[in-house]
Amino acid sequence: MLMTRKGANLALLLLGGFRQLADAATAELSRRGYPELRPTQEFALRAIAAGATSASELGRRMSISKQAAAKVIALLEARGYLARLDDEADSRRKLLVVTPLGHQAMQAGEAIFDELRSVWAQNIGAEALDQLERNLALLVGDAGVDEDAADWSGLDVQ
Amino acid sequence: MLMTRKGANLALLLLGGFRQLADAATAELSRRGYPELRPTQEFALRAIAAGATSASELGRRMSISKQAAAKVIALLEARGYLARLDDEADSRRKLLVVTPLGHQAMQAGEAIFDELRSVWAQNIGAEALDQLERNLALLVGDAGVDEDAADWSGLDVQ
DNA sequence: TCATAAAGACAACCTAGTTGTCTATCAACA
DNA sequence: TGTTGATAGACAACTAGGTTGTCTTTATGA
Repeated sequence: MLMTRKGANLALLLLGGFRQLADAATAELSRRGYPELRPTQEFALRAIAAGATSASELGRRMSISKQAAAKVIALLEARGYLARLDDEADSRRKLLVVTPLGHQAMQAGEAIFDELRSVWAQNIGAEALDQLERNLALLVGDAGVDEDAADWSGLDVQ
Repeated sequence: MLMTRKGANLALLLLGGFRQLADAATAELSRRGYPELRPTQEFALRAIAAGATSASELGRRMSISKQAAAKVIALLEARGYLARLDDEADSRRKLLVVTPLGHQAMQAGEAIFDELRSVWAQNIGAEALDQLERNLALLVGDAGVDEDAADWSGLDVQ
């Protein structure tokens, strides 16, 4: 076996990179007073704040089923980051509203990820990191934009 | 909100990249006759073939608990990719052996990931992809090498 | 030989998804 | 004005992939 430069290795590097950032962010969120908030949940919160104000819409924007979205919403509501109000315009819907605590958590999460990114920039150089992001955006972003999410700042996962 | 070049976006790009490769690989593995094999399981198979011949050892190499490793092993065994033999040298251990079907699946998985990687190379250029990998390896690989896994070709996730 | 460490089995639980079924509601159209 | 079809969300059951904790069996080293 040659074991040089394999495709599987690329996949593992990407996963490893995400896990490293996500784990560090989880730990730091916990340290800053948000112990039960994982990055995925924080991303969902961000999507809701950006306009995904119903479970079905959140599911569409995150490319997950509405049932999966409902579970994230239930968690976020239980932890006080989110409120579900009755939508007077459409009584089927529950209107999702980010609480003040939720906004604080989002700010903390944003700051943490920015800090983690700047550590990476120090490690490999700002330009190299910019380039890495640009190339990844070309590879991932283009393939995964679904029309409804186009105004959501490229934060859609798939 | 400025929404330029945020740290969270970097994390999502990495996750998105992995998911894209993993989803494509899962679909292609299914198309080639291995419908119940996910990339994570294939990576575990690869680790076992590379010498992680017990559940505890697999757990150490993949940086997961031995119980989690045992679950992956149970799945792989149930699908016929793996056999668990009695280790005559140590009767506590079950010796993990990749079956012929397992080896076929690994070969298919390797080919698929290599093909996916070459599609990416076509999209952004071979040099750009090499550089992306080198930089990611610097960021991720160095932080995550645990001594026992050092001889395992950098395939460790964490 | 005996204390300790390690391997694995088993159970209970969590997160993050899935599909399927069901009810309530809205919206559009004959 | 109704009826019909799409949508929102609740609920259940399931899967994958993890966790911690407890337990028994077996090695191993002082």
